[in-house]
Amino acid sequence: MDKYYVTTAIDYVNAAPHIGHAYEKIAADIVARHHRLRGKDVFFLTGVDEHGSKVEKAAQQAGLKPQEFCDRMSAQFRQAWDKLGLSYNYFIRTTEDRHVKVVQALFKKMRENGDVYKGTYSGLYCEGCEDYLRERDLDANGYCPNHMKEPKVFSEENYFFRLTKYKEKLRKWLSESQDVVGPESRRREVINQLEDPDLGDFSVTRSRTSLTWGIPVPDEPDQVIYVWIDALTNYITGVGYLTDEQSFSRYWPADLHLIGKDITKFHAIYWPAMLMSAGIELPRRIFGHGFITVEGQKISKSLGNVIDANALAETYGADAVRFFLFAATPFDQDGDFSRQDFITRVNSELANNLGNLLNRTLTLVEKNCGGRVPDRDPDNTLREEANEVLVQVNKFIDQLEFAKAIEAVFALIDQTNKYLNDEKPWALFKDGKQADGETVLYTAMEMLRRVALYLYPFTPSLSGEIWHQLGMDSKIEDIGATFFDLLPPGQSVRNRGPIFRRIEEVPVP
RNA sequence: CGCGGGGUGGAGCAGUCUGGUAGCUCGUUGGGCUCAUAACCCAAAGGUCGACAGUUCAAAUCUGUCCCCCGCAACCA
Repeated sequence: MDKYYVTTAIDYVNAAPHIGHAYEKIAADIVARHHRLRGKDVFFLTGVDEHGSKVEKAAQQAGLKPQEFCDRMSAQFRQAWDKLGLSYNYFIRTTEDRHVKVVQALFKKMRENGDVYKGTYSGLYCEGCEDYLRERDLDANGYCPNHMKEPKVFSEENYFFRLTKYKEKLRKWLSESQDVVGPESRRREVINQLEDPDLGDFSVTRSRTSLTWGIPVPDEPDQVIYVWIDALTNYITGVGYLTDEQSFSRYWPADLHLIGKDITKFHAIYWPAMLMSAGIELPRRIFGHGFITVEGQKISKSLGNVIDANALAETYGADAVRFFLFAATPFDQDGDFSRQDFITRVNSELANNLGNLLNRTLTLVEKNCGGRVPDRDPDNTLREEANEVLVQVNKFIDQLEFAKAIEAVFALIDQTNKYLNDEKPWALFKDGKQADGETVLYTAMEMLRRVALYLYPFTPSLSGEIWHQLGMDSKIEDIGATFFDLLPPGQSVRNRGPIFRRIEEVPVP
């Protein structure tokens, strides 16, 4: 069985999960479910990044110890992901024991290979922030804008990673295949960044005085490993590097690192360089997706438009959110979540086009076929159309063009609605043309079976409900080899009313 | 000359790489159907594809110039 390993970025736990975090996790879930349905052995990893001074500060403000704070925040992320129906195989936390050990081991390995060396890091240190500031962080007077104090030039001894040694290899890797970094515009951007002579060796540790909440450098307790090194390593910890070699060799390399466009550089330059140094195979694909704006504006606390992920799932339901987010906008660009558009779209497509199609079909079956799936052959034109749509859907999901995949499925739904209008099975039955009427209904139901399958990665519960109402006893996700079998005749349908209720009035979460 | 994204009928978006009837969802108007969730189907109106110039038999699509909008400091994917 083919394997497929997909990861998400791990979220920083200094604030609660919001719609933007959810966007990426859902995308990964769509990919994971899609490949599982196609019979692959999928490993879907997500989780949280818990180290770093910001978490430490947030914990302090909350009056908690860092670990307690992390426990609390991590639970919130997990809860939200569960509510959104994410089928992750493992939820990694960077404070877990085995991860700490892997990070230290990896660090050691890179150091033994001569790629980590001691140097002096100097920068502008603000005592108020207890952190280094970049020049562009300062105000016009050269002061820290938060503390109105002049930062001190401060230097400390720490470790550097010999990125320069790998630049040429990286350039080659990035240039040889278009698949390694997507979308294409990002790949070119990264190749450009690599050309920049300012991109040199980078610091991979901090002194304990400036960062305490982190993983200590092996044999050197006054040095702490920089959070990015710590965070990136999660991708190999998650599938058992050094702890479960069988699992690791099965799933690594990752088939897809799904990340936000802002952290492409870390994933397409630093991470592969680290892996090269450690002698570990490189990931097959990295994809930097666009961001979600809310009502046309950037998500920001100061604007007060942050939509909490838990509230989102509770208010609107997982299927509607999952559907809208990926139907509305192309994945490689920024997309917008507007409440009005959301409501209009899910009502129109999920409730009207799809939900009503199922409902009208099943009602006709109940009235005219004794509530059982008739034993007829489906209309060939639609059947072939459905096969063609499947080819499209598979292709589009593989290319991470989710909106196009959804569009293709809804074209099939529209055709089926039209088919019913044209064939008028209700009239056929009235005229005593029982067999013809049954053929039409059987065809419609087979189309619905297909639609449920095609939409399953996007709307798993909804698809499951359609599956159930069509009279299937199996679980939709267990479809396996019977994917292309037709809907079994003779089974009783279960018309339980609307599968998707129109959203009328909803409070803003 | 900092970097990137974008400007397509009333709204939100595809299409631009690989030039050749401008497509989707919603909205509007008229009609149909009556199995269905005030749903479904059909038809129509509505766009000089940001501006100008160029290449071409042909440009939303390629080239150049210009204008406008949004990210790139913080919270933050």
